[in-house]
Amino acid sequence: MKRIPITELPNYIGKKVKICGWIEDKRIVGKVMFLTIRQGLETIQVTLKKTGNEDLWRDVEEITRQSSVVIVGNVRKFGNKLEIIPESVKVVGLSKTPLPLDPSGRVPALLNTILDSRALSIRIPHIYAIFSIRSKVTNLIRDFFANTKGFIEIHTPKIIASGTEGGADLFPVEYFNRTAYLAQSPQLYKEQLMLGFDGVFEIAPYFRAEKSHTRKHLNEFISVDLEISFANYKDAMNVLEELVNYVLENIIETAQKEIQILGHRPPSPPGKIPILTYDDSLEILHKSGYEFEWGEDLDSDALRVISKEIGDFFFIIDWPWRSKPFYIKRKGDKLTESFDLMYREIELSSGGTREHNVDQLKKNLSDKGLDPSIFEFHTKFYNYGMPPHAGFGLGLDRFLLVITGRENIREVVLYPRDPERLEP
RNA sequence: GGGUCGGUAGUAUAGUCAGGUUAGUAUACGGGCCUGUCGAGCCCGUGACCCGGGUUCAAAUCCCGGCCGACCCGCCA
Repeated sequence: MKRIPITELPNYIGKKVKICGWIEDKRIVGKVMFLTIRQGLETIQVTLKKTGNEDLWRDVEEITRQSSVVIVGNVRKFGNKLEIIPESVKVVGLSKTPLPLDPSGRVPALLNTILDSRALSIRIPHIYAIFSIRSKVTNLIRDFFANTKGFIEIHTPKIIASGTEGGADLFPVEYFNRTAYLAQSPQLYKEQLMLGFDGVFEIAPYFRAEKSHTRKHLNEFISVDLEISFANYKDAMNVLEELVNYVLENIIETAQKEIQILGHRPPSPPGKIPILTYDDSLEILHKSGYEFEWGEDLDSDALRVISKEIGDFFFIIDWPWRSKPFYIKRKGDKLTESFDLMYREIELSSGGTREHNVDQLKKNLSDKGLDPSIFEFHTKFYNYGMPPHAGFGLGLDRFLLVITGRENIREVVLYPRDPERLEP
């Protein structure tokens, strides 16, 4: 007999069906027993009367909550709701008690408790909803890049010989008789590929060995990377702006149920995202009574002040050269063709025009105190007709933090890695 | 890396400042009543002070150390 999803039961009224799920609740009212069977975000009530079903009653009475069951029975309407009158209830996985958290979500669990029992936590509806939204957002991003834009999806190595910007912040790994590192970004690879691909994107994990203790940093995170050729940072910003709008416009439609269960509406599509320069932001800070030395990075407080003035989403462009990596194209002496996409004080993305002139690129390396000869493996490809190019990296987990309105980035990551947590 | 606050039944919490009777509540779990519940209801029951040391007649409560957690700053995605 074919298994019927709960969502399709309205098509089976008066018919016999097989359904699968977990017993969320069991209520006995005199000689009638009600089971709530959950499948993801869907539930259906199973109603069993004792009279005439004594054997089945006795069996079902012994099944613990949260056990997985396969039920065969007839679908009928009771009032304006559907229910199933069971013929058989088969336990396929009995649940022990007590559980390490309450899967019905009535008694809240602390984040740490949730993470310790992550696999069980996905039965909590709002947590299920978060990861369903995450899946849908990932699909929208891929759909936008691949189908709307025609970019090439790439996969670059996560085990690499050396760092993007020197050797700091990397996790070393044993690689046969050598030391290799976990990739902190696909930066150099995606740029090299501008030698032939018009536009590339990658959605992949990266690793940074920084002992950050915040609610927006992880040691393993998913980055959405883009690189486009014959382009500058304004082109990359346009793609990013389109992407953000595309995802936010569509997720409201495709994840209605999840959003309702979460009880948080994602931010409205921002349309045209305001752009201010680094200098503009210092001006805003100055007017608000914050003094910032030119060249300093903007801290969280400063970004909150700017966001209050400008709005939730905003770009800050033309950052000082001293705060950006060697591969960024310089703009005059002190500035760069760079941008950050902010949502309030959270940095969602950063990107810019890349330096494609090989001589200037080597100068940049020296400027940053790096040895150009060590980067020969990379710069040599810039000798074969490297076009101007630009791109960005977007933090998928941070984007989801914003979309779902959760407080801690660990809530939107199934198995987060931070300096303390390596398990599960 | 630096800082602040915290750790009480399976889970989530009250009590800690001002040490003192049986450590309270919700939920879960076990038992009982109930033939349409739907966060079912009512009654009964089981179940906890992170670890080690100290102060004291007396420590969940005060002090020290350890372990663990949440948050803030820095770093960035």
